Amino acid sequence: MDMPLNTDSTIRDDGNPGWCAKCPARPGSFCAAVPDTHIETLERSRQTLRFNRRQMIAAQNNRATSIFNITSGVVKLSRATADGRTQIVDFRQAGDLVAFPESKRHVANAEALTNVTLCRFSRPRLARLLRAFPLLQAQLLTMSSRALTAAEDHMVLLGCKGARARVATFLLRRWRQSRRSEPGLVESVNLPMTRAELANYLGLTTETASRVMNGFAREKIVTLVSARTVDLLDLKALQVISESGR
Amino acid sequence: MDMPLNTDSTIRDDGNPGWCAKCPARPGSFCAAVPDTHIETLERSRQTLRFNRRQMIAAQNNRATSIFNITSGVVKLSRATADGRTQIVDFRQAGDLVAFPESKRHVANAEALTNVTLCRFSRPRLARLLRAFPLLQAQLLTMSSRALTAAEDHMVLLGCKGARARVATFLLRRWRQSRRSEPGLVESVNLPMTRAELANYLGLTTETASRVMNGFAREKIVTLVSARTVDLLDLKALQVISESGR
DNA sequence: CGTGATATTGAATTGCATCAAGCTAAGTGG
DNA sequence: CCACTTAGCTTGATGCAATTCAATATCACG
Repeated sequence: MDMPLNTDSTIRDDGNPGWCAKCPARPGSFCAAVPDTHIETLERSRQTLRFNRRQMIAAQNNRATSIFNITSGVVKLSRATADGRTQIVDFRQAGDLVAFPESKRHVANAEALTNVTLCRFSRPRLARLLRAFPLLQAQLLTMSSRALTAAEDHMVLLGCKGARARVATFLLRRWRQSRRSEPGLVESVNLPMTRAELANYLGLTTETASRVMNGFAREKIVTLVSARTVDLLDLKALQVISESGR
Repeated sequence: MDMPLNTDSTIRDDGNPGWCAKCPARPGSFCAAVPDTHIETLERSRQTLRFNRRQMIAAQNNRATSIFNITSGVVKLSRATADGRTQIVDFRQAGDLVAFPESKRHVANAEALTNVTLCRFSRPRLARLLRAFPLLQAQLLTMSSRALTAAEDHMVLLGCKGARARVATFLLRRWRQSRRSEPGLVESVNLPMTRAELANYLGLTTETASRVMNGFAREKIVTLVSARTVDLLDLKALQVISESGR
């Protein structure tokens, strides 16, 4: 019943000890709930997967036989609609889970937007981990709740903001996220997705997204360094625009 | 720091034993994870709250000192935006939680759209329950994941459907839900929210929502029995419309 | 029966989509 | 290394769906 994913990942099951201990994604992620003292148990339950840009990681409706914790890169989650269109529902990155372990099948497609490394936990191993470390259960709930809150934020964006506010909000969100991970390069924002993907995520067309971005550039609110890099010149202005309606 | 809720609920702390055992909302809800054999423990942790139509149940940003499990009625969850607008993010009903126990503060306003009864669990009591019945933890995760999936569904609706598709989708969703709870009255759907609320939830204006509904009525797809009741005459047509784009 | 809240309907406006070219940059293979 | 190709991005012109503004109709409730 499952559609095979023709693009296979490199499975590097490196028994490399000490990997988790120095994993930069661990704090604030799923595995943070496993105490350092039992880190070897965590490592034994885990498998490293690498995907190249544009490889599929999981397909909607396929059996979810494992859960994936992102350790680097950006993953696009999208859903197919009944009439063949597609809606991007989230971009996930280091520390995020690709899917939550509750549904037997994937509810979305997951695609690598950059080169991506993940930790894979098979269901049986995950179950054993959850039994061994009950805090993990709570951690999963926390992450799920956070994702729900983020989804609601996005519903607000889609439900009551205009094109300029949507793009401004998006740029600011990305900026805040990148600040956390790389505190240098203050005003520079990286966009691993195409304009079409950005637009789709924001409920706009490519053309509108492009026009808004270039509009911001003309107004000296941002500089379009390249298609994938934007410098934010006027955060205050972006903030104001992001809070406006349609 | 918290805004006081001027509209207080009737707290009927009925020690009424056997309440949970015959609670119609229990199957499929939060408390389903407590085994029947320990139902008295569940009852002792619980408090019944009643709210009248239009009473506030919880306010955004206020401390979330407890969690609420809806046992009857419909609750509207909405968020205030920075510029004073509002976006309704969900309508919840019997068996749903009003908020998940992970955040210290409410991320949305909760308002009763009908008379509502809830079970309140204070944080300490909830914590004790979770310790006593680890399955509850898993149940919470399941419910949170389901809510996330529903939120993503709604993002699809907001991101890539036109007004007619949005309304059709909404009517069908409500119909399916009501079928579950009251399997008589096949084609009748109850809308406890105003047109303005319905429209807001769907990312439309009152006028557009009204026009679409009356359009459906003119096309003999539905009958507007009253402002709060709609008969679905042509489910097939609604299905087709709900799957169309803009 | 009146009064305010909620719904409907109509006309005018507009923000975004759509359609249609060009343009740019990243590959690809000779 | 350079021509060729193609995917991705930008820009312009036009159309339309949904909003906005405005007025009336209907409902719910004291």
